Amino acid sequence: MANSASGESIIRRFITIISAFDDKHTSMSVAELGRRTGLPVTTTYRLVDELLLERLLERDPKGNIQLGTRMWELASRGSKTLGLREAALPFMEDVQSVVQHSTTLGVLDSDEVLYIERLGSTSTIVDITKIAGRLPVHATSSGMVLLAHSPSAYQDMILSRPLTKYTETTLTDPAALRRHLAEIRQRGFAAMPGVIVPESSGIAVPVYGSDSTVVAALSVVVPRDEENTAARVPVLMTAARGISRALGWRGKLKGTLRQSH
Amino acid sequence: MANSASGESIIRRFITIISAFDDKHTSMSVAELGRRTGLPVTTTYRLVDELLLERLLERDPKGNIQLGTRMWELASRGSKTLGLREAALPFMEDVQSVVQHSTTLGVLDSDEVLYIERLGSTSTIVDITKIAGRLPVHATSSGMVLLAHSPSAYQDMILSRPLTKYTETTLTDPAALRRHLAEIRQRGFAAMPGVIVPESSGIAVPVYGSDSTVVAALSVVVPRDEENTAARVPVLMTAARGISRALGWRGKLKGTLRQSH
DNA sequence: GCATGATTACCATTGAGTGGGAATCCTTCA
DNA sequence: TGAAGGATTCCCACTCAATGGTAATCATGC
Repeated sequence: MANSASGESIIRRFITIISAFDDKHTSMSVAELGRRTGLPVTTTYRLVDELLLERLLERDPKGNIQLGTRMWELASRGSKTLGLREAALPFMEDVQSVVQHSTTLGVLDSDEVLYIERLGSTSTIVDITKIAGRLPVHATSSGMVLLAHSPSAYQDMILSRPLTKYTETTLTDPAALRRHLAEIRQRGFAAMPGVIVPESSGIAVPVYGSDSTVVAALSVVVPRDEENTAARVPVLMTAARGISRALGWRGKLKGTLRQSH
Repeated sequence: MANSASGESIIRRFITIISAFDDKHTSMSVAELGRRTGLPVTTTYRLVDELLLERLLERDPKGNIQLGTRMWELASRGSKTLGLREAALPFMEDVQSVVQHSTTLGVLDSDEVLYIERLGSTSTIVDITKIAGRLPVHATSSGMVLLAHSPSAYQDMILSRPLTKYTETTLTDPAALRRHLAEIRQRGFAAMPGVIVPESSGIAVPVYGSDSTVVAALSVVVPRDEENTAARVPVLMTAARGISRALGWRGKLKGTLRQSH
């Protein structure tokens, strides 16, 4: 699949190119793109030209290139992420109006949590989640909820690799993490104080899809010193049930009722 | 740029493939994808294989393929759409809480309006806008607001092509549309009753970017028989100013004050 | 068991893709 | 004004990735 000296296919290089753009680098010159991607200059120009033609890339007023609106459109239009987000948003607004700090919706992708929606200003609280941003599974409440409801093979995969200790309270010992996962399954939520930044606590609950598997985690981030974090749980639970139902989930009543207090 | 008999490049075919997915077709078999795209069978399988490998496509539990979460992530992460959406969402919620029907944010892309955000349930009102969906410029309030603030070359391009008459009230005469555009510029908003579906009215106002150009249109769709649609305008204006300011716009006060009633 | 359709395997053919090098075109700064 | 540094475009000979037909194999349902 590669005509190139480096052995990369066009698709591979296409991904390299769009990966060079993120929230801190939304536009750049072609030459800079070439440097960032490590692609040969000529090749970069040729590829960018074609992508501009197809409108997957665009030029901004200054002549720099950026991701095209068409790219966003095509990727969003048919994606299940959009459906999930749309189902969740109204309920997330409810949560946000009560909790006031920051509300996020995350899914598992590859070996990390990918946040697909986030409400709440960045200023009110220390919360490093971003839409379309990633965080490690073991150090986030969302991640742990999702992991708790994943196949054991996946759990093994995550827990067997070296885990970063972000703060004093980050658990990195596989055995301790497994105990925590069991606890999360039993209680129906994850509460993790200061595991990624010391100032904040995350609380997360699972969201179910129509096939009754866990498809996402709904979470809030609150200041760590807040008195009664557990008081947030019912709010989250209620919202998560609403989202699940909107996704076509037809509740397993007992389990959920047991969990709700 | 093409090795193929049809003269299409890989990038072109890649676009053909992801374009085959939309909100009504989120997953399908490879063979069906081949049929939908018109690509040779073998080629479809080969291409899909590579895209699965790169995780731009994914298999669902049934073995069908769908757009990968990675695709959404890469396209969202670096896109200006995300920034616009994030700036707008809080203000859109305000509008939605007052107007109660449906609130949308649209941009001009190619020769249509592309909606990048939408609040409000689909059930309360007849409103065919969808997130990542498109509608024609001349038949939407958002489109007309955006067109009113576009370069005249662009206006000419739009107005010189055949325009679909959706309902009795859809304007399709270029001269009449130009008069309407002038009116929109002067008043600062567009109000269009039943131009695309007879039951609904759209009202839209411009959103400014940091360079004081119009970057988006904020709009609400309300039942057409609602008494005083003009009463919605100040709400929209206020929200649009808020969004503009969040985008770094440093108001041209007179213009906007004049427009506000 | 037997269609019908989806998926995988095989393989000869060829032009799209490649990338080094050099020529322009901008900026910027002295 | 002029020179230096960088971005962009032009040129071109080489080659293997991509192609797509045919056929075998693998589901699935009736």
